Amino acid sequence: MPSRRTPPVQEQTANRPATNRPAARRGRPSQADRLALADRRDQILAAATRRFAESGFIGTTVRQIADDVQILSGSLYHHFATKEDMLGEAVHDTVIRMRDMAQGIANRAASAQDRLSALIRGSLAELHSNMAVHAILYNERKIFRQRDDFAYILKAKKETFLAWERIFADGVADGRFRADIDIFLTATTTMRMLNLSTDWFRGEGSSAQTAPFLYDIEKIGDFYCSFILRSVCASPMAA
Amino acid sequence: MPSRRTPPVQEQTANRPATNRPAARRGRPSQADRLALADRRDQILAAATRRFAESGFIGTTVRQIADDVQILSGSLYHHFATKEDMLGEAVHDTVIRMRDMAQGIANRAASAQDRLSALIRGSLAELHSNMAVHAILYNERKIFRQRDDFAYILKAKKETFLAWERIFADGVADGRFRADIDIFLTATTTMRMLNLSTDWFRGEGSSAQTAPFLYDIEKIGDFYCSFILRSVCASPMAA
DNA sequence: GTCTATAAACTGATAGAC
DNA sequence: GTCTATCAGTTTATAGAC
Repeated sequence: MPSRRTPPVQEQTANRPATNRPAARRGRPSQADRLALADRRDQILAAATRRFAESGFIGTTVRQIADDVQILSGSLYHHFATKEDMLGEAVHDTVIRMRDMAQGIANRAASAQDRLSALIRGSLAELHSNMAVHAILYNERKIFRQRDDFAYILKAKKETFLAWERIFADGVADGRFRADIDIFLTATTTMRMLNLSTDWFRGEGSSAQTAPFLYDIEKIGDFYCSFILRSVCASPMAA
Repeated sequence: MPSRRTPPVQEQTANRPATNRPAARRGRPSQADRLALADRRDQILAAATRRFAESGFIGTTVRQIADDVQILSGSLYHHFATKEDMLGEAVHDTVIRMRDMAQGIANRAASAQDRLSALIRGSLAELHSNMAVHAILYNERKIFRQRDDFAYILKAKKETFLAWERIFADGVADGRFRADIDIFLTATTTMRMLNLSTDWFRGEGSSAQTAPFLYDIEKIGDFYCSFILRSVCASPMAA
């Protein structure tokens, strides 16, 4: 529950889809809600997300966000109680969705190898379809660690990590993965590696590197699956 | 040359040792200089580095830096022209040293495999003995990309990258590394991976992760050499 | 080299008219 | 729901006394 001013009557279900609430924020479902796919509040949130990802939370001023949606800065406070509330709402759904995906794949009745590949590709798809939010989640990790309102983020991140760790542990247990890998180091390294892939995927992000050409998610997925599986698998076969 | 107010008479040699200039900043070498290993200017720089790494460049105020060295904020401007100058001087030596090391190892007359291992371990040693500066170099990359004074940083970083790439290319050319690896992706991924290792090395850094126990550089080096070489080598043998 | 004092601009946020 | 107007606090940086 990221927002302080969320009306008490409404309880957010943790796993709603990426495209935010389709209608009925309060009890009253207005007919204009459906047509205006992104209402004012969502526009503000989208602008804030873009700015936070680009310039950081403290590097972004409420005036910049307001300018982006052609409003005056004071008017923002009709929609959000504080700047930090915008930050919280901007990332909420994404952390939860990421965790649910990781746990879902880890729970499958498949080999560790197949689950690992699936989680790599699934994570990449999520990361790249939602780059701004994931950049925020990493860059502002210090803020999320400090404020109590954001404790659920750390919790979800930890649960995501545990799902990764479980897959590696399963692979070691049934002998498909090398017995001597350090599960903690392997899991963190893998996750962080994928996180960074957004940096040189597209030029439009904040930190475009000079890649020789642009990669698509398919090719990036192939690369990472090969890179990681070769390191981890006991028998020298993967791709 | 990071500082605007550096006296014109003095030209910084690019590769001086980590512990900053021992004496004679201006023409006059005072005898007090040698005893006070860290003079005022160095104390300020050390405090700034700590703060920038911990809270980011915009997240740090000149007042905080001044407090750390028990001085008033206005007095800082006797030593540095601007806050950005402190940033520039804080990272200068380290980028240059990092590049020199990478190029030095890449130029060795040794196998790609040996050079890769050496560069991995060398980079880790440098990263971990100088965590704060490397954190700054990554986190404030946007600032370094924007201001012209910092162009040399991008240049040095690029040269460092090219040294890595060259080792991978050499390995592919002589058949020791797999022919189908993507050299760009492999090089960036490797470098970034090592960069992140500082996050969970020691608890005292800004972004301490809950590692099961603390790793030392030796063990981390083993892990990375194994991880990367297994992915990259053609014949399945490494360690 | 440090302090006093302060400028000038910008920050997040509020109160109340419309 | 937005605007006008503005508060109170903070920011980097400067000028000149000591």
